[in-house]
Amino acid sequence: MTEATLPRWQRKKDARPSEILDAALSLFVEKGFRATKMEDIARAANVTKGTPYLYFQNKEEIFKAVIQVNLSSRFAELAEIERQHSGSAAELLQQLMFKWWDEVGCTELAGICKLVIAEATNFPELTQFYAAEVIQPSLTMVGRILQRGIANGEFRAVPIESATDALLAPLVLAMTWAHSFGKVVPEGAGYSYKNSRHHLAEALDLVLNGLCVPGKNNN
Amino acid sequence: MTEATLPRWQRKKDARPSEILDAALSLFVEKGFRATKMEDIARAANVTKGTPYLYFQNKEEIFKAVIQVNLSSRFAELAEIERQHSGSAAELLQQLMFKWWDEVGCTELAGICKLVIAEATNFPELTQFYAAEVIQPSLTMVGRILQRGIANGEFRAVPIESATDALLAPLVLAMTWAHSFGKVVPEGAGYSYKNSRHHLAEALDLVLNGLCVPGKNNN
Amino acid sequence: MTEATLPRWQRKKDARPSEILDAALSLFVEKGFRATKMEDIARAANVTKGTPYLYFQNKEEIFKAVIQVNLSSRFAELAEIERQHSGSAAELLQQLMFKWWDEVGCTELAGICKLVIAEATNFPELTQFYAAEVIQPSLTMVGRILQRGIANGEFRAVPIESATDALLAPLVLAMTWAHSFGKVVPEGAGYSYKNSRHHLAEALDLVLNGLCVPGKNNN
Amino acid sequence: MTEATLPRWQRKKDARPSEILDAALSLFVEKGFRATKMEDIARAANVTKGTPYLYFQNKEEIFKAVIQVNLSSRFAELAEIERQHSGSAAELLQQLMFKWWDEVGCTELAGICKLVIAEATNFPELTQFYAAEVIQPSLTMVGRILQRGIANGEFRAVPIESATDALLAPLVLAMTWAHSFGKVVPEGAGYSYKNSRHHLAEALDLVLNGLCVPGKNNN
DNA sequence: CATGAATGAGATTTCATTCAT
DNA sequence: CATGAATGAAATCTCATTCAT
Repeated sequence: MTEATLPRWQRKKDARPSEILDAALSLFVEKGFRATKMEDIARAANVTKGTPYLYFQNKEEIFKAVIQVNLSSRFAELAEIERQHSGSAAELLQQLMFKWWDEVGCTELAGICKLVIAEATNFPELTQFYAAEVIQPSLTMVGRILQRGIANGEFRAVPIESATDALLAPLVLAMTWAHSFGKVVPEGAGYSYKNSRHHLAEALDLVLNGLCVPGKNNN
Repeated sequence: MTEATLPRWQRKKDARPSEILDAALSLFVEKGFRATKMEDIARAANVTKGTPYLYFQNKEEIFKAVIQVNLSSRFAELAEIERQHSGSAAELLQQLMFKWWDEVGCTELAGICKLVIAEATNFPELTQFYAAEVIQPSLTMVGRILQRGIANGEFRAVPIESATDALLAPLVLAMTWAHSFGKVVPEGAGYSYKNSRHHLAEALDLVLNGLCVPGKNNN
Repeated sequence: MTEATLPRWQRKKDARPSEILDAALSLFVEKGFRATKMEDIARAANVTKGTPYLYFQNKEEIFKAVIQVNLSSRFAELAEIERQHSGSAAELLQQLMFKWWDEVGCTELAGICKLVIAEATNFPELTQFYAAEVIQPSLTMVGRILQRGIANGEFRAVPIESATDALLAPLVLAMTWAHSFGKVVPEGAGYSYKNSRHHLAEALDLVLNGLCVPGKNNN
Repeated sequence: MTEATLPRWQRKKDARPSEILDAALSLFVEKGFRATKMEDIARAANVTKGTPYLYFQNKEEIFKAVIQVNLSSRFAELAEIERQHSGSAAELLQQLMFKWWDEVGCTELAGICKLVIAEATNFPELTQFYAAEVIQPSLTMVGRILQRGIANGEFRAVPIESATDALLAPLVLAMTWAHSFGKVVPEGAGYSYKNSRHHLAEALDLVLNGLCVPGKNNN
């Protein structure tokens, strides 16, 4: 894949645009799309009010660019890990899940997930983009791994889609809630996200346990 | 009475509040809180701009009322079912989950969940209200049932919080996404919510399977 | 003067209208014309929102009626006192001034003065009425008394208008400020209206002293 | 540059605030605070609706600024005149009074006085500000001069507060009424403010005459 | 006569966007 | 390229007034 074929939003080499997008990301995640003022974005990027308009047509375009820049790139790497993996499917699922958690889930980037959910119906085009670039690859990859696990006798012959859902739901929820309830109800009404990584590991274990062929515990 | 003599307005003091809340629910779910204009709510409720203010102090109060009326009330009933149940814990979990799905999850009401997630940081007071009225009771109830299942030897001694999370996450996610991605990407990028109830049942089975003591299938 | 020739606003014998006007007076004096809501007037008069409109065309008409009812009547009585007075001009001025102070100046009615000043340019018609019914008679009467005092050697031959002004200004100011600054800065920035009556007496003495023929102190 | 190419707006950062305050002053004096619309102020200042908000937080702040800019500043100068004065107290009082009249009393600025009286109870904070910045200094200064006049045998030993009141009341009243009745009843019901300066001089003379020690005419 | 639910014009304020400098 | 003053559409909320009951 050459430089020339990289998508438009990755080609900007100037620092300005990405400073603006970084500022926008933080503010969008913190306040939501509507409540974030262009002037705040500009100020957070150390430029003045008019400058963002030199790089982006309007606030919507910034929103799109923020999501495009921050998420699309990560799937090639995950796919590479999947290709090179030689151990059990369960191990691979755990490895990928934790990698995603550490690089996205427990960072500001997780807020994008909340953002997209919140604004999905206001930005259909973007939502489709996100579905194609993030959701689709995730589901496909996990489905593929499950299939392999079933094929090699590691997992029971469960319905792929439902199992994928059961596996990913805790992760997605943890990411989403950390940026909604987590900000407001820190001790989460009896449900703590303080130790989310550990917590997530346990939920994953549980589901993997349900997946595994009885008597053949791969965990 | 001809069209020309139709009264400019009709007095319906008792009906108004719920008409307004119904209108608000649909619009909030569709567009989000900020993007929903008071005048739209009014028009959707067949009244004029000022009328909602006769019944609610402002838009936020309408938001709160929407949640109170539609969700808070349901938990007493769920608790009653729990109290009267005499079968297995797994059965109870399934029964409650499907009841919730049928009455909330697969209806417009599920959109409230998305709404709260989306607006959480903008309305901390409301988020706390939702956490106390909806999330807390759910988590407590599921936790209690799990505990009982472990106590009577039906389930393995898993960590309660993580298991609760694993059980509820698919439900919450299904509700949330139906009102974000579901509206925009109907065929869900390879992940269909078309048959959500069936789908949910399978995910639940899977997790319950992971919970159960090997050799003792209670489903 | 027969009943039939009484001005329109005094002919209403029902209690309702005057209850409404009393309520309106208090509220207008307290909050000003614009800030007083029709509903507040209604509530203060123990009727409902629509009732004032059965008696008055709109808020402006209530404002007019409030002023007409409360002030016009008092001048006949003052004129009668003037006619029957046989002592010195200075004594008469003092007597009238205190009578006005005790019946109007130190009561809620004084607030009308502030009201008219505040709304004068918004209600020219009313202002003209007030000028004709209240200001004009006052000035004429005081001028007449001064003239008499000069004629009988009690006062120096001062310009009538300026002397009238000097005599009445402290009274008017006391009335006005009691309903503006007096409400907000009770201790009046070094200038106390607590003992306004005493205070007023002294200011009047001072001006009368300036009026009197030297060597002939009538006070 | 033809009419057609006139810029939609002009940048005048430094000039704007005072243009806005000037426009606001005229409108406030003419219509009162509540009745003056922000859009009117903007239009009178040749800007659009939003521009005043670039310089002032809201209408109240404009009100405050109008008073600060136009009145607060003048007292230092008056105090300086007082300090440098070496003649009689009566002369000083006349000089100050006429200076104030010429610079404030007979100009649009006098309308501020009416304004504050009218809106006092609606803006307690502002009223306190005005009391501290305008009323208090005036009263103190006049009181000080009276005291000096009494000390050096020029005036009789009258009560300071009442004498201050008698001296200032005609001035304040002239300022106030010029912007209420004066606008509506130009010939003032037999009481003309046409020659206010002359008129005021006479009233002042009268009061000073009442103040002076008999046989010792300092005027 | 009286009520009070409903109307709808109107006012304040916000903020994405423009464009002269 | 960058600035930031200015624009003006839009949104919330108020309240005088109306009129079916």
